[in-house]
Amino acid sequence: MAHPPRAAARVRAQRRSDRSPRAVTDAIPYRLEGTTATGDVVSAHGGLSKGEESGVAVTVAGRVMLLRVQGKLAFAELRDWTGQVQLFALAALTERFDGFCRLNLGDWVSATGEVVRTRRGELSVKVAAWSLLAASRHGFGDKWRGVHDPDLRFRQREVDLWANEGVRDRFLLRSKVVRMIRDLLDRRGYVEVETPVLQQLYGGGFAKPFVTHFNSMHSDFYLRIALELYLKRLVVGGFERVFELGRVFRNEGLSPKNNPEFTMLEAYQAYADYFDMAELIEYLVSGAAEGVLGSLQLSFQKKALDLTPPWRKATLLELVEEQSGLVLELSMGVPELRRRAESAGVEVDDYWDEGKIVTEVYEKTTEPNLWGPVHVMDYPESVSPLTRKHRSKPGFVERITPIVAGREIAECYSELVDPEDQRARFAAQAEAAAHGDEEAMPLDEDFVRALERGLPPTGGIGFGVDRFVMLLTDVSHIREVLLFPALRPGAGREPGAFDRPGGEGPATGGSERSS
RNA sequence: GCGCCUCUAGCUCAAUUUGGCAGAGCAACGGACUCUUAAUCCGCAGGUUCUGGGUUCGAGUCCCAGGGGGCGCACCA
Repeated sequence: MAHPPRAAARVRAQRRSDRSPRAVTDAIPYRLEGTTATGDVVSAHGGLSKGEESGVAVTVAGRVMLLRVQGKLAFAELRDWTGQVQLFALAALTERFDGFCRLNLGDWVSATGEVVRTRRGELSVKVAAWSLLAASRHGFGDKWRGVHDPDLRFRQREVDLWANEGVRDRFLLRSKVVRMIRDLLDRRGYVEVETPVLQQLYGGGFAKPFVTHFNSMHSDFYLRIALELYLKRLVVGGFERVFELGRVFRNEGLSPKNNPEFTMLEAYQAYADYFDMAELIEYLVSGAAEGVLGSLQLSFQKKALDLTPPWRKATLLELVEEQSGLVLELSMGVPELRRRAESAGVEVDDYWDEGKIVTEVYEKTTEPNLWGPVHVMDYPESVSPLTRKHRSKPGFVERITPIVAGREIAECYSELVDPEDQRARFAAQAEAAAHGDEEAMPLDEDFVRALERGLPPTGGIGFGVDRFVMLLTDVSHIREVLLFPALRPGAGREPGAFDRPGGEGPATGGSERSS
């Protein structure tokens, strides 16, 4: 045997066999009814004074996170997803009292009894009857410090959710945010749809795709990198307000802000332009923040943030000048723009055009200094192949990037509706690809044909849900808002700390913050 | 992909600047205890110091290679 069982594990396994695992399993109920959430127990009986008995019996269920046995009394902390309440067991009252005292930390139990407040003031369920619902054979980390090993926290998130305070609440909040976004869009008459994840051609954004193989078609397929093209085809099909909230996949590295699969919201509205869509972002961001946090005044990473609409609007070139002092105009031409860019320390590749240079200067010198909220307006055409030309500024397109807390949390567009123009943009992308741009967008003939049938004036948004949740929960790493973030392969397949044959751990609940 | 850091008991961490018997708290296990709150007290156990080589009388510690993890850069929402 590669890993001899630890003595503690042996002892524990022996103890379990003494309890006759089969008998225990047979005794576990198939369902519970009439349980009361611990949070409801607290809110209904929080007014009891020390030593007072409510006269009300409840059944609660959850995981035993702490156990304090004191002779003929025992106290356990029972946690469920609404909170926790103390179980108060007495040898004189509680059935199978010895068994109760031998519960392992981490075991699931249900307990029935009167709600009381103990003499020392702890709201408790005075246990008359109880059942084991599930035995925990592995631990939940140090009861005070929880679990800090990142490998354990993210690969075995079920441990993290119990062991580290705040983790579960963050994901409950994420769920509320997503529900709130759907609700806000519904109130404005948007219809939710689902479009293909597996695609023969990818498009709608700049990114390297994941490739997979469709066996019966003898053909490689791509995982979508954006939702855009299908949604716009639906506008052509008469869906005047449409959105999709779904996962997209980009073949990029991991970082505190990037996960290769992430949740994106895209919404398209007929007869709207990019100003309307910027307002939609303000509506969603402020509405969701108000809805889940109850306030528009946030603090993110110790810096204040006021989400109250309307937000400041400024053009990209105005912001570049404001932040770097560089005055740039597309009409200056490549040589002059290159000279000015390099004077600011921005390296310029040979094949870049005016738009790419200006955008690069913005990203290097200006964007890192923006905090926001601010709508960055009017990007050069060459970097936005699906966006409609600016109504009055040659060389620009109608695109707004809202920056909130220094992050791009969305994109807003007046969508390109002209099929001829769209073909020309795709041609330019093909040229970029020929120059080695791995993220250039391939021509999508189906999409262009749809435009030829007529796309009305349309506004669109793309919105990064994960980054928005990071903002609302004040975390700096995207892993903290993804239940199962992408990790390097390998270790998860090996026996982990809690997975060794016969491996054993304590069961407990820590309370130290994890982030 | 490149650079830097890191890996010790189930968990969280120690282990004399400069190599000398691998430790603590919690958990676990046995016991005491009728109002505990990270309960307390007594006792007992628990180790392939990530792996493989090397230097040395002697390596958790130094060197080499590999593996896991973290951070930074690059790429991006």
